[in-house]
Order: sequence, then structure tokens, then C-alpha cells
Amino acid sequence: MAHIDNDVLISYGASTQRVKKGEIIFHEGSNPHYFYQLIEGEVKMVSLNRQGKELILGIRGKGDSFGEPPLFINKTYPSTAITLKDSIIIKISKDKLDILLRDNPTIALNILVRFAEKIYQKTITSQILAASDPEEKILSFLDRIKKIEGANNPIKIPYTRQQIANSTGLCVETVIRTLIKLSDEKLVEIKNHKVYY
Amino acid sequence: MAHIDNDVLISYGASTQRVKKGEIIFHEGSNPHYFYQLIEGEVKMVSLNRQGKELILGIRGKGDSFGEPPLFINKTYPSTAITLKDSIIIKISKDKLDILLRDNPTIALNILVRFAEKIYQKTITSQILAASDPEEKILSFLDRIKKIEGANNPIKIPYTRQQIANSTGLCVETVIRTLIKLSDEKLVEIKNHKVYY
DNA sequence: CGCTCGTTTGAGAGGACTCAAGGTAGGTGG
DNA sequence: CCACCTACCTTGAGTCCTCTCAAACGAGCG
Repeated sequence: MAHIDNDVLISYGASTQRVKKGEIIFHEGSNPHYFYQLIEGEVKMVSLNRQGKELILGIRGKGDSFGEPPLFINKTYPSTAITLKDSIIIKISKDKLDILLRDNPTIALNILVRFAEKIYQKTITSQILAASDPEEKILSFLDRIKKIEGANNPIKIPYTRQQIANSTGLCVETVIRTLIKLSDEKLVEIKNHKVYY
Repeated sequence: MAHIDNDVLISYGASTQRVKKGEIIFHEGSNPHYFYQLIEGEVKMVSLNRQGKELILGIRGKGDSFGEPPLFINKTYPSTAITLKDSIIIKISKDKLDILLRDNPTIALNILVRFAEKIYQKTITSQILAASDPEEKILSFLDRIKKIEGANNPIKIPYTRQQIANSTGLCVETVIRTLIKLSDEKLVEIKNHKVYY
């Protein structure tokens, strides 16, 4: 899942940019123009439902790209990208990316693999969101986090309860109560408000 | 969104196969070996949750490929593929596909675009599953169907109520009651048990 | 005509959500 | 070093609404 080399991107005309925590990189509904990759920091992909409740579609870290799919299919963004920390991004325009990909079939295949991984993850996401039982939702969510991190032993889950809620479609209070229940059942551990799984 | 030409597939060693309605093409949890494309018929992608309730992740028609992503990332299938009608599929093994893609960068780019579309659709799916209001879920679902069909005028929705339920995470009865409500609100039309939107 | 599959209606229970209020922890500035 | 601030976490009470279960109707097909 290696990212595209920054130097290669720059040699094809990409530019880097600092973005402060909490700033919006692109808006749901707007037209895509760039391919983005995170050099440093963290970005969340979200969308708001009719009641204004936030759904977190994913959180991207160092080396991850984001917002690419709509770029390839000429559709508007289905979600908004917001930084969670001060970040540095690198971006390259669609036409320059096209040239880059034409010159480097290996990179195109690399993106193909990355897309396959995204699709796989989104299938898991659908299962999480469709589960009716909060315990199942949260455990599946934690499972996914753990697998992505590649961990075998319990790790500290780097999500706030609100973020877990917005990722699973539950409300914060239900997340809190369910985590306590899971802790009672010894399925997760809570130490000093932090969740270990 | 064009499918890969069947003759090209066959020239690289693909084979076709008839599959009767209701048969399973591959199982959730098994290892992927083939790239599949539908020549004729209909296939649903499903997974079962812990309570045994079915979640429909998508329904594929003529020309669509399915089950490709896990093939590219060396993971087991997150869902099961079942035919909804008597169907004809064409399949090609992973190594033969690799050669095909190496020889035909255009086809690789074609799959890239198709993957981008899948990711986009799955983002919409997440929004549908995360919506808390049944009316919103069903309307979003119908919207998506309509857009995929490329229709501007009301179309007959080719889904049973059970299928809508399993696609949106609701139960059949709620789908029925909500559709009636939507019909009262003139947001959908129901004629002879069929839904028009 | 009689299956079979899909649709419909009703009654009841459970549980997630909402709203409101208070607690905790870590960081910042005086 | 302490007080404050902000963001996050926690608890309680109550309502609403979806789900479950049960039973029956409708339509299409051999």
C-alpha cells in the first residue's frame, strides 16, 4: 500500500501545502480537481446527513491519499475532507496525474491495488453500519482498526467516543454504555478512559 | 464502465460457465482465485451478520464484474456471490489476468475507473446505512438506483421489499410501512404493489 | 387449482436516541 | 503552582419507533 513517491509527484508538477487543524480541504458536493496525498498529519472524511449528524467515512494518516475516486469518474465529492491535526499535503492536478500514470504503469497498478483495499474496507464498513446490535458494531469497528494497524496484541484505540459514534452510526451515549458493557464482559479494557483492544 | 471484452478474456485463457438461479459462485471467507464477469443474468453480493440477517452489498447485472477487489489484495471474500437468475459467467484466473493487464494498460486503467465508481457507490451505501430515518434511507436508496439506471423520469424499482430491506438495513415491515407513508406524501408511487420512483 | 413467493396488517416489547446536567483530564496563562 | 478553559466523558430519565412475532392476503406460474 505504498504511497506515490513525493519526488515523482513533484517532478510531474505537484505542490505541497500546509493546512491547519480543522480546515477543510474540499467540500462535499464540489468538483474534484486534484489528487491529494498526506505527507504529515491526519484528515477525516465526513458527510452530514439530513439531520446534520456527522458520519465519518474514514480517517487518513501519513502517506495515505484521499479523495481520488471522484477524480476518475467525473463526479462531485460525496464527502468533505477536514484536517484533524496541522498537516502537510501534496496535491497534483488531474491532467498532470494522467500524464504521470501514462508514463508509469506500475504506479497505475499500485493505485489499482490501493483502490481494491479501499473497496474491501468499505465493504467491512457497510457490515458495521448495517449491524443492529451496538456490541457487534463496536467490536467489528475495533477489529477493523486493529487489522489496519496490523496489531496482534491489544492496542490503544486512537479514537474518541464521539468519533467511534460517528463511525458506527451510534450516538455517543450508546457508545459509552456499550463500551462499559464490553469492558464488563472482558472484551475490551478501559484504563483511564482510554480503550484498549 | 465498459466491461472487458469477452473475446480478449478468452484469448488469455478465460472460460465461461452456466450457473443456475440460486447457486453460490463463491463464499464469504474463502480465497479468491478468479476474476468474474457476468455475461448474462444477475448476481447478488451478500453477507450475513451475527444474527443471520442478510445484508445485500450490491446486485450486479449483465456486463458487470464482481468479486475482483479481494483478488488484488490477497484477502478472503468479505461477501458471498449468489445468482438471482440463471446466469452465464466468464472467469479468468488471477495469473492469467495479471498477464492480460500487463499486456493491456488500457484495460488496467479501465478497471481503475471501475473501481473508482465502486468506491463512490459504496460511500453512498454507507450514507444510506448510517441514516437513522427510514424515509431518508429508502429515498436515498431509490435515488441511487435511479442514478445508476440513468433515468430522469419515474422508473419501476426492480427490487422486492425484502431486497430493499436487506439493502438498507431495515426489516421488511418497516420498508412496507415507510413506502406507504412515502406514497401518501406523493414521494413515490405504488401501483399494483410495484414501486415507481 | 394449488403452490410459492412476496406483501400486508396488528399488537407488543425492547432498546437506542434525545435532552439535560455534571464530571474529568490535559493544557495554558497568570 | 494554581486557576481556568476546553474538549471529552459519564450518568439518568423518558420517549419514540423500529423490530419481532404471528397471521393472513395477493399474485404469478406450472
